[in-house]
Amino acid sequence: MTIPQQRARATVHDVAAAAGVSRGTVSRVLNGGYVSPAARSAIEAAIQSVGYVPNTAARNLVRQRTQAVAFLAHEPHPLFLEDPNIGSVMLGANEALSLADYQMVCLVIDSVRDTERVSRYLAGGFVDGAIIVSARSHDPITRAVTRLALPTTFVGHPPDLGTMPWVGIDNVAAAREITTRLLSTGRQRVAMIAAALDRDSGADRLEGFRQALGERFDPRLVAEVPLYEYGGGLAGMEELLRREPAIDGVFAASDAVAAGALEALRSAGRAIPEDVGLVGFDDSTWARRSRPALSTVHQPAAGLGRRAAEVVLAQLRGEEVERGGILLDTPIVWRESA
Amino acid sequence: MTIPQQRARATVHDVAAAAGVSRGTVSRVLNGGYVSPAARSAIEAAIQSVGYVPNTAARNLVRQRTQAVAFLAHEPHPLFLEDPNIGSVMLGANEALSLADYQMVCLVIDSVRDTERVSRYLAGGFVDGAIIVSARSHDPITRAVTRLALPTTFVGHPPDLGTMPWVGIDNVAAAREITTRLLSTGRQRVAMIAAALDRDSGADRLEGFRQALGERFDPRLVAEVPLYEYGGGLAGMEELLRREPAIDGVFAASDAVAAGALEALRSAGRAIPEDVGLVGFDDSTWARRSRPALSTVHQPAAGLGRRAAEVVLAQLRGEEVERGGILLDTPIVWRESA
DNA sequence: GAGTGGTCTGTGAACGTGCACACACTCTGC
DNA sequence: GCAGAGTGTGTGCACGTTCACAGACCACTC
Repeated sequence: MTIPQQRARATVHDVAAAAGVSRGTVSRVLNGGYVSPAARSAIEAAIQSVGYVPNTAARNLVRQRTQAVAFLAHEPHPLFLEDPNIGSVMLGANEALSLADYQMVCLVIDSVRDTERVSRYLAGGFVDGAIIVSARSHDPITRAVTRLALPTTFVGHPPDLGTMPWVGIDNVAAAREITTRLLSTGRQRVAMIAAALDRDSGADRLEGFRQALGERFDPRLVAEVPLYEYGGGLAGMEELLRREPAIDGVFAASDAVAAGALEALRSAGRAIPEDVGLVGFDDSTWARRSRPALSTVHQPAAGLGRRAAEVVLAQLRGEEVERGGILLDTPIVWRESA
Repeated sequence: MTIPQQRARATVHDVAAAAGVSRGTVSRVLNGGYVSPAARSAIEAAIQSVGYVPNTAARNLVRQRTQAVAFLAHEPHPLFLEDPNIGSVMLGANEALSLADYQMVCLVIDSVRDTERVSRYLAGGFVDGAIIVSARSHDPITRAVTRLALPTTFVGHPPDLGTMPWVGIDNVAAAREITTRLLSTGRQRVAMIAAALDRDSGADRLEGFRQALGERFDPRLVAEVPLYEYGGGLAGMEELLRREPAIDGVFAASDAVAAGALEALRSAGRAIPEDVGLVGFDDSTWARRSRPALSTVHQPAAGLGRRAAEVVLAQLRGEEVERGGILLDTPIVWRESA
């Protein structure tokens, strides 16, 4: 006998038979409606004794909704492993959905095969809505949800989002603000390690830095690295120190980059924050873990997830939602590194 | 008009009408069976033109399976944010499930409310099986899957698992092996920073250390810290140096702990690996990121996920699976820190 | 005592599929 | 010409729910 013994699950019919009532009455106990105390207690006892659990597939079929929302993480390889934010976004979304009694189901897309299967999954009526993080431009999934008219909210905003609602932060303003704060500590030669300039977040942070410096902006004091990475920070800082040894302030495009820069500065014999003030971006574990702890911009990751979930829930309630973006606050967290 | 216009989805009836055939023939095109080339192409054209996507709820109802497997992450707060392994486990599982054309749906449990809802979700027939990571003892979810007879595999093994299949690593052997390797570099006073002794992984790693030292084991050279954390490594190492300044080798219970220890050793003016050899456990990003890079035990996180998925798939195929645990190899990765 | 309104219950019809079965047609070989 | 095999197609039922409807019963009130 190789096939595991799977006893047939109890249905609403079994409960009705055991309680001596009809299906309709059982359904009313489950979903509300007039039902006598006697019948109710008989049915509740019957549910217990036969071990009844409603079959959600059948319920979904007739109700045309599933009480579940997808959380889509694209290309998670670098993200899950390196980006400490995505977990927080996910937990924030889960919290808001949970409160509304929705089940969050997280789907990861890691290959072309996944893209197709996830499209089918979304189209198949498994979920009532979706939250999508880290979508790329011309993402087939974006097309799929558009075609399906599936209530969706994005976290971050790829350029071809159209009128889809999204939640994000104002990278320009946040970068401008922390740079200004760094300047206010009296630094004279302030540099930036810019990263991921091909993404809007990367480009925007550089723009904010430029705005804060105004007239004093010097392109020689900007090092560019491809990714938000420790290694990039290390290399970028070494490059900057070669170009201008008198640097006394650095804005790194992320905390990971800042951690790399810190290592380079330390190797070069610079004291932080005495010789050089250093600030990051994200308020991730990198920032708290560093010695000295990093001054940084708090990225409200959990809030982004929570807010995205709320926008999806609003759509599900049939409410009109603001098309376009919602920007969340990014408070500055001042610690020891500047 | 507040309710978004959701055009009715096309059903198999619409396709049949458009193609001038019956439902049955459409179903055969979708699921295999005899169908003439003429009918087939007419139906395929009709599917395109009406934009038909099968309703999975209805399909699941009649097929009694969903082609989806749950990935359950319990208490993700510390895990998702701190543990770099869980993401890899998840990606490994996704890879194996994807290959078998199963959809992985990840569910996070973050509160009592979540526990109940997830139990309902699992019971509701949304998934055919489950992979559970980081389950605790007396976990209500463990009870739920047992009662449901849902094909399940655990990653790691809480003590009350019963006959449930699980996948894990041999912490005792791995710890013994890396300690032996460390001793073979000629170290005389080898200490351990043990962590999470309330979990079997933590206790097992200490036991492996003890076995490797044999007669030379000295309880004074074991510092105990509560969690696999950077902070714990820092404090534990400081404590050990106070007890025995002549330490020349350290086995830290995880890479994060080792990173903390590294910081403490550096502050105390010890050169790594010249004065003190240091080894960790996990082969996480911590290990590669550290300066010097850590020698450590490779935890086959993706392999654990993959293997767990395979065991679930085997159960789904009705195969008899080995009750009890499957242990994966944990090769030693020798880098610069010892 | 008939009408009225509220409370409670059972029944039938969906929801959109897949599958078993029955049937129709064509071809082969005798 | 006819049985039998092989190929292609349509129909009815089942899956387990929810929901609308109809109806039964029980006070009340006029």
